[in-house]
Amino acid sequence: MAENVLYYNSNNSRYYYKDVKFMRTLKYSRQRESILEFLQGREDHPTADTVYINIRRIYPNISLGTVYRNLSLLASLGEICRISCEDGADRFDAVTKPHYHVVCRCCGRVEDLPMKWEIDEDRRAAQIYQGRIDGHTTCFYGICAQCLEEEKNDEKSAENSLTAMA
Amino acid sequence: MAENVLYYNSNNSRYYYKDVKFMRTLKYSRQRESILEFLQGREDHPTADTVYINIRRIYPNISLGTVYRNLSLLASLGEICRISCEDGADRFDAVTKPHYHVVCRCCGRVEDLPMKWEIDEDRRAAQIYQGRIDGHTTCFYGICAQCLEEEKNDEKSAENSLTAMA
DNA sequence: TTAATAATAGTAATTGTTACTGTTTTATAC
DNA sequence: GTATAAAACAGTAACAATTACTATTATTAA
Repeated sequence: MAENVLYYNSNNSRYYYKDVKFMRTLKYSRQRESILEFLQGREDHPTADTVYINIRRIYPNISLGTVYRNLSLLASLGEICRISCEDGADRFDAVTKPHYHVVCRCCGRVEDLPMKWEIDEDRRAAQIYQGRIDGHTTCFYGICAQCLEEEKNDEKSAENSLTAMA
Repeated sequence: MAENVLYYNSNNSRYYYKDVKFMRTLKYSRQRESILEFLQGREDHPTADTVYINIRRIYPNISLGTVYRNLSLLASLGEICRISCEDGADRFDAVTKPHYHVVCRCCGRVEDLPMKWEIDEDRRAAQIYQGRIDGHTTCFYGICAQCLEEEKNDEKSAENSLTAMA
């Protein structure tokens, strides 16, 4: 399963030789580079739209299609990974080493959870699954610290207005 | 967090009293009942569209909106659960007790994995997370037995045609 | 039976994403 | 450098999954 081989050309701008499946040589693109760099500089996990809005500051007429195409390409190359949670849009993460995520049920924010990755799970699953297992994702759900805080404030102000009415 | 209280009325058709958040009493609906029953009789994890197509055999002019609305409602009541994986549509599962899923990267099928559920994960996560953790989902990815089989057959027939050409 | 309202069917609108088309960039061969 | 081939682009249209809207029907409690 040798998939995507990475080369550097003479200008040290990187390009890729894509796998047998599509039989094509990728060419460098400033937009793609910029998208990758943007993601690498982010701690959160932006959606395609957020990427779009931000890259437009550098390439004002980049199109949303280009953002989507490159995010998908980078993900299929393994340079970034795609996170699909239960809310709308997919999110993207430049940290490709497997790790845990926490999704806030309230605001939708996706945070990293710096917990030791349970490496054994795939092997455990493979033992009882007929097909082939090649990875897994684990997504925790809950309420983030900030939303908990706001919830508490809301309750307080509700109490206060009741008191005022009495 | 007492959320959704379940009652039975005099006709023994069930209805729900929904939580404080929306302040409304749910009424019985044959369509909703039927959707729930359909899901309970399925081993796989149908999409909204599959549910729609099947329920139409009982209620020929049920609308797709009704299916979506009730799937979301049932999920928020905890009667069913929603599975969002990296491919298109959400899937629904009447088995609400947490368990593992395997998604085939090839055909998109979602299977249950009868592996012992790691109950400790939430507690482990809660210890290092600032906010509140109330559950997690783990989704394995791979190639299902059937797709592996087809892949093998394809390779064989490719070899044969090469031999024939020589 | 009536009144109140939840739920419905049917349809339109929205959202996230992909596909298409003519033009521009990039890499390579001369 | 110039020419050629093909990848990538911008802009736009199409698509699929889902949600919102509206007038009508079904369900419940009084």
